[in-house]
Amino acid sequence: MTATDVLRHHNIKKTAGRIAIIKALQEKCCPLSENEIKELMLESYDRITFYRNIHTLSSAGIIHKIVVDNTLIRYGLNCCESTHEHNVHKNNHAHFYCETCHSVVCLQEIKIPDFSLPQGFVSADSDIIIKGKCEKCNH
Amino acid sequence: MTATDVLRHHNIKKTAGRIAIIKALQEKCCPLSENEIKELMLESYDRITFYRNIHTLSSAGIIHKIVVDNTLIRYGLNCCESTHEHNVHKNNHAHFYCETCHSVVCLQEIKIPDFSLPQGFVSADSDIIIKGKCEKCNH
DNA sequence: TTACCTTTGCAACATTGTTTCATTTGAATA
DNA sequence: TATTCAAATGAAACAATGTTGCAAAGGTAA
Repeated sequence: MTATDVLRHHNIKKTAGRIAIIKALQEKCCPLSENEIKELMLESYDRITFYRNIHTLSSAGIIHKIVVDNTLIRYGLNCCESTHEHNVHKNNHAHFYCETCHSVVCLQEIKIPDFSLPQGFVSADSDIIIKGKCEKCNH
Repeated sequence: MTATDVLRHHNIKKTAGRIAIIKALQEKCCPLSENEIKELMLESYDRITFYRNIHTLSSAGIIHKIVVDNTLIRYGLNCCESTHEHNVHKNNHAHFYCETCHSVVCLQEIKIPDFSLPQGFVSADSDIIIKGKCEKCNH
């Protein structure tokens, strides 16, 4: 699916900045940081617009934000397990952060379970971050 | 265990700033933000020293940092399941963030499992953040 | 009490994120 | 295709968060 199609399917206006972000994430196939996206966006990068578009794309369910640490954020394309128009992707898998090469990988096969919470608590969303060494760095 | 004892047991110098942080966290019994700790520390608060002491206490295993979101950090006292001198507390439980009252609760009963990672991956540490409504806010 | 190493607090800086507002642009309509 | 209007952009300015270097102060062991 092209970047244009992605936006159209979600009823979001097609603008240069949004196309550039989606293309950047499609080009690499793993979650990227703001700086990594910025470098792929070249001239069309503007910080303020970037943040606003990240919010827009994120709340539309096109991308998801991965907070490894407060100074270490990545954005990942939602891999469209569902290509349905109104099916907002729920971030349902764990993420792996390699402390050596600093890459982030979506672990699609590790689903976020329904935790059994104490009486009275209700869960809306969960995040699992696993940190360690990835296959490439684990010599 | 008094704040002084905690530091002595970990072989960390007893200073006003460190005592104040530990006392603040002991006073309330849930994880607090920098601002919440700051208010309990009163005159002994200094931003730079605070960050340095948070690092020191954190790497000693006296406290743990909970990153709910990149702009939403909490620090929790490690509840000394182990009071052994050199037994560095490993952050082994999930955390709950209430999106209504913004409190964070340690879910001691939800242990972080050993996830079965793809071939070649090795895990060193994991974080689980569950977001939703806590008992008090869930009318 | 001395002595030494650690910690502190200040200044200055770097990064990250938000708000306001005038201008531009996308896309639906005529 | 031209018109129209709400939505998006980009600049300035600000706010919050986090770090580094360095001289002064403080903790602890002898």
